Amino acid sequence: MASYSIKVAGMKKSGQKKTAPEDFRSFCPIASALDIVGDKWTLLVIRDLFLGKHRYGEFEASPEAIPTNILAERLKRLEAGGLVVKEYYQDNPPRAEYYLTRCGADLGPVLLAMREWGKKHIDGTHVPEKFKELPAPEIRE
Amino acid sequence: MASYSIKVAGMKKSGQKKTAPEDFRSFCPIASALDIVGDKWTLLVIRDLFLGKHRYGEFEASPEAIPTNILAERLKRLEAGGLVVKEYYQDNPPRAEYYLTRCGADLGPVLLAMREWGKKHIDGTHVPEKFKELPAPEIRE
DNA sequence: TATAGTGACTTGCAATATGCAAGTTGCATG
DNA sequence: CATGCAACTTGCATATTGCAAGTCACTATA
Repeated sequence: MASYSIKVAGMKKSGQKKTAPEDFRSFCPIASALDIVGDKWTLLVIRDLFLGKHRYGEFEASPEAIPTNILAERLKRLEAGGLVVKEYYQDNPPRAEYYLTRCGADLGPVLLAMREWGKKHIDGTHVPEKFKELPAPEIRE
Repeated sequence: MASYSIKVAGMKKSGQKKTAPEDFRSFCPIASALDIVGDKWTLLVIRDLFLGKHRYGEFEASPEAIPTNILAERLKRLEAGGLVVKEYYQDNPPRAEYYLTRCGADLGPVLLAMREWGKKHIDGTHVPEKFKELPAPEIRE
């Protein structure tokens, strides 16, 4: 307890990288990772990016039916956290595609481990033939 | 969409195993896994069990300071889901220890993958020397 | 005997997050 | 001119999280 640094008032300079344990719950890399991807939806968006989806509408169309306001918020957070980049392919009306960065793509092993666990321990789950091998995602930035 | 089974009124017989996609969001094993461990705290409790913690007070004492009502609720859910078993070592007052089942212990690769990701991408995180190798947990039931 | 402490919770309530539905904007298409 | 569409935003209801305090059955100390 005593060893934890004290939180100072005022905002981080924008673009400054977040650091444990000021911005996260502890020094533990697992706890800190969960502060970023520890919710019901974030890793599903990452999954979709691995599956080659890049547009808002494609994420919305996934069978889990993510609420649209949550999708918008998650995409912003992922971009702010540097796991994803947004690329405009058209200005008016603005249309963008989202791509994994190296940082986001490095979550691949987490997804694979979860997939194995789910397949083994939850009846009724399965992965489509074409995704038996997680495709290597297209990485940007 | 049409292929999803219809939800029938009435409860599952108690003890009946949950099955995708009736009890989960989709057939996807990742999505279903996230329905169980997709939150800020559940995997931290599992982590503590891997680190050899077994009692309520030990989980509470972790640096992330889990709120006590959430800890109680998570332990119940993990037990109900068969990831953890509760063993009483004393009747009055009731005192118990929690242990991973094979099912819970199979989340080891998920924790390891998250740990690697956190170490690589979040500044300031580190794992204590003694936990460089995740200890094989004691498994019950 | 009285007082305090401990472990493992439960309860009440405020703050935050999630989820649903509907609305918005700037085109493209019929 | 009327729809439709993609990519969001907004409003509001419900659910989850988080803090603090309380409970209960002992055990230890004075």
